[in-house]
This record gives sequence, C-alpha cells and structure tokens, in this order.
Amino acid sequence: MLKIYNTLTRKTEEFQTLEPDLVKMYVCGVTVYNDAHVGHAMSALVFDIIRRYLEYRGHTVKHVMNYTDVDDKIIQRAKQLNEDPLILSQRYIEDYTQDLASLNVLPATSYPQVSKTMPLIIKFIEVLIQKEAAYAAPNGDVYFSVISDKDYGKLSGRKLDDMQAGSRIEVEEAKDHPMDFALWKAAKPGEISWDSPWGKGRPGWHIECSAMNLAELGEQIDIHGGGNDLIFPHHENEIAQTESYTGREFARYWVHNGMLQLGGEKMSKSLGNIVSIKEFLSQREADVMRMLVLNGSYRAPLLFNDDTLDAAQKNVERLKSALRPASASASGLAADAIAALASASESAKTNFTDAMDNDFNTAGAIAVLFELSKFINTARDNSATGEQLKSAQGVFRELSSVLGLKLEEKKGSGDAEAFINLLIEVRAEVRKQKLWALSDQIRDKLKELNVIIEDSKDGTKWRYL
RNA sequence: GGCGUCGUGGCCAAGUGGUAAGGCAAGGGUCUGCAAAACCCUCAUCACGGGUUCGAAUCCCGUCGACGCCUCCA
Repeated sequence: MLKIYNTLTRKTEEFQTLEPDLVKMYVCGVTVYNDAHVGHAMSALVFDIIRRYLEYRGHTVKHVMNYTDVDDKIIQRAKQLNEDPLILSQRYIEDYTQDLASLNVLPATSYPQVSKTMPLIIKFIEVLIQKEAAYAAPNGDVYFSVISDKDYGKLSGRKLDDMQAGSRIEVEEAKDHPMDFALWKAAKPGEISWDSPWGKGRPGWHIECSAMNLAELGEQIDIHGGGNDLIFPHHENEIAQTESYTGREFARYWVHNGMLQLGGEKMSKSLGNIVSIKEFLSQREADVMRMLVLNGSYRAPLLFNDDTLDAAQKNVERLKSALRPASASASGLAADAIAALASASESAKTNFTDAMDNDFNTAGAIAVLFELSKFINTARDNSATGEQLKSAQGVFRELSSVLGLKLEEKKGSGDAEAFINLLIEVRAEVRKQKLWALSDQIRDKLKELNVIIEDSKDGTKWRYL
C-alpha cells in the first residue's frame, strides 16, 4: 500500500485515487525568463520519479506541468532585451524542454501556458466575483478576498491575524484586507495586456494554475506538487481560488519537495548562487543529478556540492557495474548459486516496492539496487554465464529504470573505438613480452584520454570514464 | 515575532517503540606482473537535559543549533 506525506494534513496517508487506476497530477513548472537551474532540476526529477513509480504500480498518470509565461519578471527581462515577452518565454520553454529531456525526465501529458488560457482565466475570475470571493477595485485590479474563504491558510498553517502581524509588505490602498491578492492586474503603459471586463491587464500570479488545473484535470485532482517554497503564498492561494470556485476539495495530496542547498543555503536567483542545468550537464552526466536526488529524501533539503556530487557519481558507476556482461570464458554457476541469485532478484523487487511505498523512500530503494548489484557481481565473479545473469540483470534494469536511471556506458565516436581496440591489441602483444613499463604507459596515457583499461583473465576490457 | 521542517559514524543518508539499511571516504585482504574493477572483512548507540515505557534514535516536555516560508522563487 502506497503511503504519501500530505502537506495539507501533515501526515503520511494511504494513497487512494479519485478514479480507479488514474492519477491526476499537477506540478508547478517554471516561470520562463532565464536558464533553469539545478534546483528546478531537483523538483522535476522528484516528480518524474513519483510519476514513474505510480506507473510502475499500475496507474495511468495524467501529468500536467505548466509554464508561467506571463509574469512581471518576464516583462522586465523582455524590456531589457528589447524583445517581445511571449517570444522570449517561448524560447525558454523550448530551452527547458530540452533540459528536461537531457535529464531523462519523461514528458508530461500536457504543458499548459498562461498566455493560451486567458479566456478561461477571465471567466474564472468572473465567477469568483459573482460568488463574492473577489472584487474589482477602482484601480483596475481584481483581488481575491481572503476573509471570504473561511479556511484560508489551511495549507501553510497560518492564521490571517498572525500574517497581518508579521507582514512587511506595503499594502495596496485598494485592498479590502492586507492579505488579499491580485487575480488580475491592470496593465501599465506599454505592457503586454489582454482585454477583460476590468480593462486591459494580465492575470495575477496564482490564478493561472487554478484555471489551468481546471482546464486540464477538472475540479478535483489527486496530487498537486511543487517546491516547498510554493506552499505559501502560491499553493495557499490556489486552494483558496479553486475551492471558492468549485465548492469542493481541490487536491487530495499536496506533495512538496525540499530545496537544493548550495553552500548551506537555498539555491535561488535572489542569492545569486545558481548552477544552471546546462552548466551541470556539461560537467556530469544526468544520472549523477538523479542519483543525488535518489540518495536523499525528496522532502528534505538536498546538499549540492563537490563532495555529494562525487559520491553520487561513484554510486552511479557502482550500479553500472551490475550490468556489465559475463566473462566470455564463464564456465557456469552451480545450481544452488543460480537459485540464490533468483531469490535475490525476487526479494529485491519486494524490498524495492516496500521502500517506495513508504512515501517514495528512494534512498531505501537505491540500497536495494546496491544489494542486488552485489549478488550479480558475485555471480559474475563466480563464473556465471550471460544466460545465467540475464534474469537478475533484467530485474536490476527494470527497477533502476523505475527510478529513471539510464546507467549507460559512455560512448565516444565510432572512429576512436577502432584506434583504441588497435592500441589494446598492441598492448596485449607488449604484455606477452612482459614489457610492463610500456604496457603501463599505454594504460596511463589512455586514462588521460578518459579511457579506462581493465585486464582480466579473458582479455582486456575498456570503457570511457 | 509567527508558521514549519530538521539535528543518526569523517561525509551523504535510511530507519519513527524491541538493542542502528545503503553508499562515499579510510584501513586490511582475495584477484592481478602492477593496477583498475569486482568480492570479503573492519569502522556509530542516534544534538543535549528531563519524562513515559519491561524496552526509545523512534512518543512527550524543555534547551541549544541548523534550514525553509511569512516578499519573486522548484
């Protein structure tokens, strides 16, 4: 039985879908005005892993990830670059799509955009006004009225009185209540805008997600996800809007990932301590980032530094070792060893599911893979044939792909391969003649070129580092 | 100030009542011409102080500390 920690109740709850076997999952994507960073990658990876696991457990997942392509920061950036805001955001959407593909994140079912949801957003706001959950102010803005929502604050555990006391925001004169937030913002001169019953303007930050959710998934969804920095105000306001609109419970499970930490602090644009996904991938392979996430727990802060990345990279290498082929001269395993390997595979599956069922305990799931890899490697060391390894390696491959790990050996150019093989042939001859210095020199020089040579009983193998 | 998360070996990190998974690093070993890889062995009593319990890292109270949100943020 899958259990998920629900931010709304602050409890780990049994997962039950609204409709049998179907999971409606909405994950807040990014505001597209700049290169996405590894913190965004963490969030995307967390929900990719969740989605993959739900599918592994037999659910069909409708996975919606939005792009916020109309926003203050986009407008500002577009002004700097003297570019149309929508062209700018479209460029970054394509960019981010590529980043996600590079990270082996499965494509979402759909990717709604604010700019393409405008009629529905306007209609949504009109309904809120009709229901007296929102009001148009004289300045052309429309605000959501927080006092109209009796349980406003339930997600973040705040009370309106507390928030007023701690508020450091300059309160707009036009607001009835200081915590009221904008559903619609009147356009300033020269800004991109859309026509509405309240004049030219554009949506506030939170309403798009409520509208796009409704459009893509309906009034109620199973999982709503995002970074835990979105709990307040973004998700709090989303709940307020949607539940005021529908009169029903919005999302069953609110799932939030922890923040990536760089040098003990959250990575964020305002702190300037950013590593973009592209920068990261120019240094390390995608599996390393994923392993970093898998090794931790998705709700906790994740340390991103050279030490944790080096360890993650080693972990990836280690897992890859399980998939290496049997020795060509393998003579075969004894019957009891074959049985032991088979039973190790079976318990790996069970233990994997047990771990993942416990609020996606990926660290536990990874430990299961390490254990299975040990069994496989021992079997190979004990002369298992390829045929005898096949089934266990199949299980290993299956489970690691549920986590989204590719575990591919690196490839170089086909041309280089022929030369490397040639060098290895020559080196084999040199070794026959016991010219160890020369033989070692070849090995060292190849290593400098990121080609690792490993000698064994039945010949020399090589791989790219 | 308010709300919340958390504090497990050198590092990353599972475990939420019955005497501490896994990985990295380190040390020893098998294999190897030497390496590398793989495999084997060694390596913690869970921030601190109280309490509940036959029994607590795991529940309760307190202290100290870290981090996040309260303002754009995955």
